[in-house]
Amino acid sequence: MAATLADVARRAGVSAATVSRVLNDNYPVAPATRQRVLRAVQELEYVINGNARALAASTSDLIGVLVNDVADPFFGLIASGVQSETGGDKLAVVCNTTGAPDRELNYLTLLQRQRAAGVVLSGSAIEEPEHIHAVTERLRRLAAAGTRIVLCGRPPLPGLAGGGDDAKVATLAFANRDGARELTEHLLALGHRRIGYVAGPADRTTTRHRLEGHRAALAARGMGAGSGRLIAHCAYDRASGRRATLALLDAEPGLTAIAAANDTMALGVCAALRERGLRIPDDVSVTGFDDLPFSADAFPGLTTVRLPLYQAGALAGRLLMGHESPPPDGLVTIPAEVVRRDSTAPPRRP
Amino acid sequence: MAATLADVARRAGVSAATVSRVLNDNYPVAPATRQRVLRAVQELEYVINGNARALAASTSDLIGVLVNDVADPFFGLIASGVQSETGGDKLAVVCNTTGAPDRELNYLTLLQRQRAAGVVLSGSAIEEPEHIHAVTERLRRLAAAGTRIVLCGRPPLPGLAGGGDDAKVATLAFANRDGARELTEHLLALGHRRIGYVAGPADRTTTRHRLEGHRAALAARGMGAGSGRLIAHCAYDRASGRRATLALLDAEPGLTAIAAANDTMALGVCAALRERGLRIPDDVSVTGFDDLPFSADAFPGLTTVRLPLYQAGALAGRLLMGHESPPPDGLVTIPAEVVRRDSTAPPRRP
DNA sequence: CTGAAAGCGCTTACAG
DNA sequence: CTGAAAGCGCTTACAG
Repeated sequence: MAATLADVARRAGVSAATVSRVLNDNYPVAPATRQRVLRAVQELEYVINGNARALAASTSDLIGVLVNDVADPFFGLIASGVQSETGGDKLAVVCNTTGAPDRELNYLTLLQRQRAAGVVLSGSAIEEPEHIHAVTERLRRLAAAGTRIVLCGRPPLPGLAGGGDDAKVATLAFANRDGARELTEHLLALGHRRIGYVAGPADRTTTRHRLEGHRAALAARGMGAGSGRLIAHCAYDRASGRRATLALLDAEPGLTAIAAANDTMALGVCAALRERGLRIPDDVSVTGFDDLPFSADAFPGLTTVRLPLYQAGALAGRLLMGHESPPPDGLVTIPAEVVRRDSTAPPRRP
Repeated sequence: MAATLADVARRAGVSAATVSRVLNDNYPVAPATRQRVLRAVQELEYVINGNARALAASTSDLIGVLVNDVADPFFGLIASGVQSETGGDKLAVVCNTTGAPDRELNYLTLLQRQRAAGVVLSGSAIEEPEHIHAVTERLRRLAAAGTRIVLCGRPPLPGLAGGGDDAKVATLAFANRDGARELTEHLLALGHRRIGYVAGPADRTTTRHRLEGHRAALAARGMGAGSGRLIAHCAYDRASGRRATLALLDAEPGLTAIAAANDTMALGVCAALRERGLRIPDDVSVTGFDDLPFSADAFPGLTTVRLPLYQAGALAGRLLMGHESPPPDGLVTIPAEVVRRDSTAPPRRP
């Protein structure tokens, strides 16, 4: 079996306490003694037992990162950012919830079991009162147990303390509403008046905020949000975006632009348009959201809204590690910026 | 502070042993007693301390997944597959090594500290004798401590036991060589004779195997691997693929096809060709490798080699959980399949 | 600068 | 079916 600290102590001819002090380097130890301990550690190939340490010291080396989909670069970038700031001595646990409420709760419980040092919940939150309540409760308990919490890309949870010197909860809210508004303003400025919108699932915060931004831009021009026929809700993936677009085109053949709620869906939008023999942007302009790496390589290059996902993740990491303090109210807004590429152009003359 | 098992026992009027038995459901307990315990757990919002449990039972809830880049869908798909099979009660720790040898070793140590139940090392391995030795040593120790190990997408490590009934190490090798050979055969069958190759970093197993496959196809036609000028080594990312292509075009203006060692680089190849005013596939054919989701949406759709990454990850997960046994020799080959899309066509007549 | 000892919160033979 | 007690492998006051 693996060597224990007691084995090391015996071999080095010192007490367990001394070995512990050398290992943690948190107390003066005579240089010669230290050398002997270090040699014994080498010889025995000793690796400290993290569980025993965590139990005795009531600390933890774990950081949890909840994501809706690890295979989606949106979350990969956030997770990568978190890990860039926590990598050295903490283990970042990336938990794949697939967006399912019960898996989200289950992971929070597992993380609480491990007494995680920190947890970041990333991406869209589910707007279902019962679930919000359950999540808030879990997070309250985690925070009470000393776990730092960062909400990254979702709105603050009312009822959870945020900010303050001993704040356990911080929120990094993405400027989804502003980004979406500016993007639709861009389409309007180009001259588009009949704009279809492929929205995400109706019960997610991100879906709602982006849609609100879109509507705000229309309203500012005195345009109604359009009849319901101009808006299609569906899952945040390519296949759904494609299907939604086909339906939209059937309902409203006169569309000159389609805005998708994220880049992945936008690829599906483009695919559907090509199937119908429509050229982008000559016949129909298309926009996405997020500016994921592949968007610059899509054809034509996708006009979208850039969100600094990696940087947001890194900030979340620093907050968790206590390397940076959240503002007094615990709320940071991550800015969004329109990126114009070749998928948008003025509509053709009728 | 959080309630402990002793608190629950006191409240339920039973011993700690009984509470433990109810919680783990591994021993008969009278129904009435069980109910009282469960109620006490509810009332105290008790969550078991995973560290204490792991220490006492010498078990672990952690599974480590080492990846070169979480934000790359190649690894995201593998990680996602692993989690699909381990999600319920195990926590999958996705560790981002950025391909750096020291980070790889550091994470292995952290996982050993936590006495991880299993570890999967995914993607390309570094072919540097000293590093291979160090990794083999770490894995040997992990295996000796009871940790199951799966190498996913890299070749077996000589010196590490694989297979057998109590096997701790299994290898899922990707058919990189065969896939690359078939892909180049496809280009040759189309009539291409001057084919550029954008390879990955020279010191990785995946790079070498794919390049060997490419060369084997050429050799079978009696063609030399071409002068060194037809091959460019660079990092596995888009920007590098673009730069390498520009260099290749300068050195060999007569190229009619360029094969990239992965899809991400292939996007860079396409970008470079467009910059030079060359059409795909009319002027130059392009191929990738991996068939990541975006490849079907690239323009033109990318001819590539499909690797069932998610399924490979899922298999790795089942192996780790002991839900499936590896073959006697511990080695599974994951097949690769050429996917023809629109980025390849016969070369134009000169 | 170092050690003996208690304690972290569980599990698990052992005994009944 | 249930409990008392030892033990898992560390850390940390406390004493010297």
